[in-house]
Amino acid sequence: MATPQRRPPDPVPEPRWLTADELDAWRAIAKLLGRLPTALERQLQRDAQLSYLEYHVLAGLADQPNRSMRMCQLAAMVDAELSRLSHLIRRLEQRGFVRREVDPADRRSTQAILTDAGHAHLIAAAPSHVDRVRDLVIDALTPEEILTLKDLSNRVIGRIEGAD
Amino acid sequence: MATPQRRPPDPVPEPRWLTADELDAWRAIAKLLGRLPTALERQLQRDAQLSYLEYHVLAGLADQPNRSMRMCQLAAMVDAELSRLSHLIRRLEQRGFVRREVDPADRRSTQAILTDAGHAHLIAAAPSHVDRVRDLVIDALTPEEILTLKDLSNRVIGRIEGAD
DNA sequence: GAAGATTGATCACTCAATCTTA
DNA sequence: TAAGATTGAGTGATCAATCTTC
Repeated sequence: MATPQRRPPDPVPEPRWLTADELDAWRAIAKLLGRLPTALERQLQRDAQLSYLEYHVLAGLADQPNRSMRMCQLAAMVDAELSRLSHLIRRLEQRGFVRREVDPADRRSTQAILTDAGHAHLIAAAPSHVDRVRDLVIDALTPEEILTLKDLSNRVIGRIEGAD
Repeated sequence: MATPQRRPPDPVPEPRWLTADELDAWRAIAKLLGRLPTALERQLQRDAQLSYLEYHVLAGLADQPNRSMRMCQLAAMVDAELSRLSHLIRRLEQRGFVRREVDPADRRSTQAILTDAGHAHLIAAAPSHVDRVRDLVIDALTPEEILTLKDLSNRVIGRIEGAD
């Protein structure tokens, strides 16, 4: 319990609340963070029965020379935890889009390999997804603004990565 | 079935793929969309056992003169589907942060009401959350850049809303 | 012991169906 | 019939073990 005596000022400072302008801006940014992923998810789900993450897993594999990648590489590329990726790959495997093989070079590792069916599915899904990204983002802004948005995004990402 | 005759060129055009610069920018933006919400979720979960959405539900109620709102208003404010909100409010009610009452003016409606315990919990959670938003976003950019980011966000949001 | 990967339990979200009141 | 809200079923994500190989 605290003593009844007076004590020096509490070391916990008043938090630096957002100003009205800052709050205004943050609301817009937060709204974007909520809506843009949702809009892309819905498009992919409707047109290709794929989640956003599933699409990028298939796309990441398709970009590799042998259409395969280690699970942990793939997890880093799509920015997902290994556990989540493992569940996801299992479901893609059940649909015939991916298969798994033990990496002979390091038998702890698993290689995820894009099948022909998975590649065909990706090829079919890509145009409408790219169109949507264009519609919602790329064509909504000028090329200079796109560059600016990229720059600002990278600055914030740098903060997030520095805040571990 | 298609006839064996020759036909005019297929009306489906080649999709407008992203240029290298556009792809580069989109990757940075997509990374931000993935990481920033996650970073904020983790902070709130760790420090206040609240999801991002739960926090904003409590905050939205706290801003009302009577600390209450109709479910459908609240859903619109936090940009969530009514079904999701209903499940979420049930959980907050079980924790004692919110209670529900039928709206006497329109007995189809439910009013979600912030309890004293919910208010206290929000007040305790707010400083560290605001600090994190500051650290990651507001203080990472200049005031002009914040304005720019708000503007660009609103332009993309406009596209999303126009694309129904 | 650490790295790579998987598994199972739990919890939240989505979607469709349902119910009540306007 | 439509608006407001809730519910239950199914699916996906998270977190803490666990297992194997280095």
